[in-house]
Amino acid sequence: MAGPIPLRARDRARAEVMSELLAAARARLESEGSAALSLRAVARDLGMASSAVYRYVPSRDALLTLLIIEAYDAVGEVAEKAAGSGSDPAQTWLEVARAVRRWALDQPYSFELIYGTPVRGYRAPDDTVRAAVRLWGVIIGLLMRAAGEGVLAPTGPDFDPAGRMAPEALATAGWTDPDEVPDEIARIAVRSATLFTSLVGAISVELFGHLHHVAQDYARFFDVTIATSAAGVGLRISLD
Amino acid sequence: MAGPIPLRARDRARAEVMSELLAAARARLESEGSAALSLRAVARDLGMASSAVYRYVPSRDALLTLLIIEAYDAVGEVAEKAAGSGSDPAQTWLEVARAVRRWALDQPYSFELIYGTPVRGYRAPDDTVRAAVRLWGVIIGLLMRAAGEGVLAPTGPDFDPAGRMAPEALATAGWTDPDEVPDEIARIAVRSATLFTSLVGAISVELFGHLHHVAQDYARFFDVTIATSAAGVGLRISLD
DNA sequence: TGGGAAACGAGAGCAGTGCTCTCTGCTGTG
DNA sequence: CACAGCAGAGAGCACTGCTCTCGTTTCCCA
Repeated sequence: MAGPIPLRARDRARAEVMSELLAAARARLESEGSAALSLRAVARDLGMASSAVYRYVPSRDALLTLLIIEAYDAVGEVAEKAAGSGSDPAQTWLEVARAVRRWALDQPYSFELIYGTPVRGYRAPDDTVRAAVRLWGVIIGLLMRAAGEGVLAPTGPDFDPAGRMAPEALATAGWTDPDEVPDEIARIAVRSATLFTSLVGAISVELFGHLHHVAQDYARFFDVTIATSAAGVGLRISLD
Repeated sequence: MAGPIPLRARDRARAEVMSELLAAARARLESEGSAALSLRAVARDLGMASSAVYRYVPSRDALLTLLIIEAYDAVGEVAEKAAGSGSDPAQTWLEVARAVRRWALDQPYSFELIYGTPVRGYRAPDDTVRAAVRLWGVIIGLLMRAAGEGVLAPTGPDFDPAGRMAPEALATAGWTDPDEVPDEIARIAVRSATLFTSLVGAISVELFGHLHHVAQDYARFFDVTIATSAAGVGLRISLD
């Protein structure tokens, strides 16, 4: 295993151009959305020929993929930070949800990029999975902590968890044999998706305009949606 | 008020071309998605010059808008049909959700068109609102019936409904003065959004690939998500 | 029964896109 | 110091949405 190869001048130049490229692309994404993100425009912003960009990025979709990973990481970090401070799992979940919503409102096009319609011809490469998983980690962590503290009281229906979770997901959590996972744990894992869904759903619905003429105070409306779903999962959030 | 003007030959021809145009556009939408829907391609399918299409549709976005209305109406009809047959409101909601999911899986691009990332530069014209409201109508109807039958027992948190709903929405339901709406009704209206969100969210999350490597049996996973959220709203769905 | 206006369709053209290919310099290394 | 490899530029292809112009057809009304 050789140590890190010293960066020669050319490599440093390359890394620098690459980061300028990403910065320019991110700027255009935030201001105009992914559909309007054109490789040629980014090249113009950098003062280089469009063909030169292809030395750094194999295609427009690949550039978008890099931005997708950045966005997953950003939202994951926001969630982790919001989860770190709280004590009561239920109220902490509300804080996490609020933080993610705020992030989404601040950079709507980044949210769209990852949770909206997938980019045509795009197939999530493994790089994105690692980043995408961070938000799930926060949710599962909260639920496990709540279960450990004995404050998890789901009001949703009971169900047989067998065959609902993908084995890979359970393997990630440490259970190699899906049959060995206690039903209680498996049920929590399945229910965690309800939190994830309500979060992504509530933000999408608001951001994509489906609450237009329906809700008035969007922030408080959001809180109700999150808290109502969370009750089914077992987290009792109190509002107001 | 003059009666319907008799359709002259030219009008009939125009209507026919228009419907062929829509059919061709729908076909391309279903097979390749909205991003790849090109007006020129549709024109080629019809054997006409691309410029001629502009006699019928002012722009590509306007053509998409027509397809959006169609999609809203289709999903609304699916929901209404599914709601019509059931008796128990809770189980009926599960059936409605399942029916909408099935519709979305059958025509994913239509679902994306209305509930995914909005088309750039698109601002919902009033025509779409009427169609978009149909699904909301089904949800509110179910909740009102449940409340009337006394089987609505929300486990989600209590909250002050004031200022959360948009006055327009309450006006549509018959209350001209927002202050006159009973709190109980207003709370139901706010909570109805949780059902809407869980439905749209659960389908989006599945369709857009966020359950890849997470869920195994997607249909049963979906049921849990819907039922768990519904418990918070007050509909007790039993699974299995 | 004409004549004129409106509608229709075709074609060329503009500005933009993603992407490829070729050509020219510059860089780093044996 | 020479040579391989790399960065960048530019032209070009096929495609897009959209506009403008030009004949042709259709309809309505005098």
